[in-house]
Amino acid sequence: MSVGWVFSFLFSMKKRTHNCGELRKEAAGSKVVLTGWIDSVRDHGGVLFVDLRDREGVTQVVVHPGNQTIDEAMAHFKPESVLEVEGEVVLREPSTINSRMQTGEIEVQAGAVELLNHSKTPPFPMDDEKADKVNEDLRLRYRYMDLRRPRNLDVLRLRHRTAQAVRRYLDESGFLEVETPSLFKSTPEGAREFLVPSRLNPNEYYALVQSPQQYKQMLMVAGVERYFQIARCFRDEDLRADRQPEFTQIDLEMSFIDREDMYALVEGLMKRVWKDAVGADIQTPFPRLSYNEVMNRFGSDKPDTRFAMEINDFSETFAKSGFKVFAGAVSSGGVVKAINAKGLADLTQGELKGLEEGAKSLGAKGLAFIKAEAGQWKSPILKFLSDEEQQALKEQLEVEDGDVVFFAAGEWESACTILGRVRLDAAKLLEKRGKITRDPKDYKFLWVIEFPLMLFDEEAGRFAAAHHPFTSPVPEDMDLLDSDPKAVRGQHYDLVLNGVELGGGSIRIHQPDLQQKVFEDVLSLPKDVVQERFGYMLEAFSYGAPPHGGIAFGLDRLVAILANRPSIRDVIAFPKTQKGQDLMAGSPSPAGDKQLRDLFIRNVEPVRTED
RNA sequence: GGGGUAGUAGCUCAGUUGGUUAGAGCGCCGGCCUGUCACGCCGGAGGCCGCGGGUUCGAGUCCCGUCUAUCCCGCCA
Repeated sequence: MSVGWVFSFLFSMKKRTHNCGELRKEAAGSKVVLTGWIDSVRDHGGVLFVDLRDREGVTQVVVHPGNQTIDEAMAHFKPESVLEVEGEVVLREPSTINSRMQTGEIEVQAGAVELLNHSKTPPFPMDDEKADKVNEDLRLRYRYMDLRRPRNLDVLRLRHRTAQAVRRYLDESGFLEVETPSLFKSTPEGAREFLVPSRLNPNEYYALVQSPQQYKQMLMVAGVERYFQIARCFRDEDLRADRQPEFTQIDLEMSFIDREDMYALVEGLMKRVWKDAVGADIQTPFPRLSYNEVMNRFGSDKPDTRFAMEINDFSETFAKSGFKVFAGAVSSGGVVKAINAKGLADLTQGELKGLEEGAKSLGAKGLAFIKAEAGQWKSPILKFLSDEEQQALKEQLEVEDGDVVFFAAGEWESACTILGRVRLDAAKLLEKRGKITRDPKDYKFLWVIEFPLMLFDEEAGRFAAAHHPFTSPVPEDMDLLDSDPKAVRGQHYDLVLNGVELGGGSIRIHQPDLQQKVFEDVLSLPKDVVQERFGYMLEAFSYGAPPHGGIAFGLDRLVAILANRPSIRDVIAFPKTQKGQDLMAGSPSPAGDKQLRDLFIRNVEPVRTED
């Protein structure tokens, strides 16, 4: 490719007059210049059609025979090459109108064409139906090609609209957008971090922020009053469909507010986002359910409430049962719970096994069930159940022919969680049979509130913060901090949508003595560790910290739901694989000796030792 | 770290109980075609069956290991 060629190309490029999605019959007769990618070529030997595609749409370009230069040039044009077309908009013959195309009433008769750049044959088909099935690793390696498909460009557009809606709404609500550092201090509590060596400070390290939590609280102390940020966060944990090593949060914090203010603000934010991004009207206010209630009814702290199938409690019923497994669970302080999968009695052996596996993965020893079929109950445990017990089940769970009842017995949280899993797995099976539906556009928001402030960490043998150590206890429970920490509820709230945790936050502790007490007395962190890690916060709080609270949302999850995509990889421009690699750019990759020397780092044999 | 699924042509897949020369559709290359829009028709090229071992007279097929992707558990707000 000579320099001369490049220059002639630069000088010959014309200004585009329209995009490929906007021409309508009213434009007939006008001269236009279109630029874009060749979507397809249909060569009839004489007349030749090119579908030209850009960000906004597709327009058919027609080349009639006789124009020798164009004829010869076009013969070598391939899909995905970049083309400039100068021509006249003409109405199509009525019989050739394509009603599936927005621009289908017209076409552009080419007067001159210019190949702006040639494309190799794409590594996979660009047609949506086929491309969606192509191995994801190949599509990630050629991410720029995959994104070029209108279906994927639309997701980027949706994400943009979402971010803009957030910015507009929060701006109107008096928030300041403030950027905070990505290079932060290592805080080994919580998620594993990415460490960044400091060249200027040998053998010292930054950590990439897991979230701007501490910075945003400092902004409150600084008097910003209302802060938000669309912030990149980093966590070096194992990946999932809804987890990437770097992800984006809509992060916000407010001073002089209580929980009610937060609920109202966030409900308004969601209303605006849904309206602006997908044109949907959602109902507010959102229902509020306590942690205890969602666990009891749905067996999850992020319940999908688009379908009922609720869990019932039968601890009373089975307290003195002849079935020792159930009676024993109750007598040792646990519970017996059951759920009716309506209409699932026709489940196969394999499906039953699958449900049991799911239950076992959460610690169940097995999965007791009763099938109601042809007026009869069938179950391996039926012989242990008295008539009264069976009657109680039948009435409370409204058991009819064709239903299956599943049981879990044991410690409260564990029994709930197990049936929560069974509930979701059974829902999948029922949905396959068309007996229930989970419409992705049926947006069931809810708040989960009154979480326990602490959970006992069996491994560490001490209490750990359920959310994070900055969450303020609810005022009524303040006295319990010393006597019964487990019973203390936090001023924490999670926003849940269709079984997905969209975000969570809390009213924070702003009193230095209370914060210190939580660190040292409740969470049992050594004094020197508290000082080293959080000393600056305690000090900051002692200079007049305002009461404050905040929340953060996973933007990736939010957009994935709006776009109805199964993985957040689909809504991130350049996502990483499950091993955290960028297959397009090829990161991570080894560093050179000089780089390592500058950073005071030495490579070691990659042998993992168990700790 | 553990469990599941997948890996055969550029792409998506088929490939029988282990048995001739591993197939199809799309794409690609060449030719024909003046109204297509998934254009059509004719012809052609294209294979380390993920990789490494093993069993066998013989392996795409069976066994072991390994790599990659993905889903889940652990982990993670």
